[in-house]
Amino acid sequence: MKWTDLSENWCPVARTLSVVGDRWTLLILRDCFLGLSRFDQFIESSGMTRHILAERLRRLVEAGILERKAYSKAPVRYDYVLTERGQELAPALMTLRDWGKKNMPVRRATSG
Amino acid sequence: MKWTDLSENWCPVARTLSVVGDRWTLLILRDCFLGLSRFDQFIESSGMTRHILAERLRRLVEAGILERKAYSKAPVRYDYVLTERGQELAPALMTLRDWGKKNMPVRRATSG
DNA sequence: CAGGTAAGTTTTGTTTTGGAACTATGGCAA
DNA sequence: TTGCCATAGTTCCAAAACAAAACTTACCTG
Repeated sequence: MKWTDLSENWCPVARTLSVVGDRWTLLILRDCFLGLSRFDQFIESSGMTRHILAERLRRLVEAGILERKAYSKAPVRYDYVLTERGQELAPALMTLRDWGKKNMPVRRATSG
Repeated sequence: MKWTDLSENWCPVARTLSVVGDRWTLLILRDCFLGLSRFDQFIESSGMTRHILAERLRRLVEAGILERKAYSKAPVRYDYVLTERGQELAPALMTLRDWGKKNMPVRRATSG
């Protein structure tokens, strides 16, 4: 079974994951909530490849979670901004953040 | 960059995703919250392959999110149950569920 | 014309995944 | 004591996804 098939699943968690349930998509959205909006900003911030980023942005725009807006023509350049539907993912990002803060502390070189 | 490298990321969202940020893991956890606990139950419920399920369960146990408990020896059989750390993912699952309910309604064959 | 920027696309080789078959251990029952 | 069933995986192979790096397009600057 392909994960995109989950979009019609009976379970709303599964349907949500059919859009954002991969390795990088939620990281892009995190960046959006942090105020980033451009291709190269996402690249620098997240560490994913251009290839994958382009694909994920396309999916997110298709899903109505991001909107692609030209902020300059000649040369044409784009911003990716959260739609209202995208904004509504904020609580999900926050619960994931809280869990990570509590349960995935950053190991640091402690003592010798 | 590999996604498992995210476990040491400065961002707690990224660290969380290094454990649960793939196509299937959160679906396994959903099943756990629904009361399922056995290999073949997960298979039937989620539609993922045995191959992937085995791999994900291993990761989840390693991450301390699930615990593998023998419920029978001779023949030895296992239950996978949420640890406390795993239980704490409930709010995340709920926010994803809520978003899906609102923003990913199931299309049904409407009208003729 | 050379170099720089932004937003991608293409190419190539490696990993992960999907799907199906196979293995291991033991119960049960004919 | 052989055959069938159940649970919990593992193995194999082909297909898809991914990583890394180079290339492309469109324009601007010097």
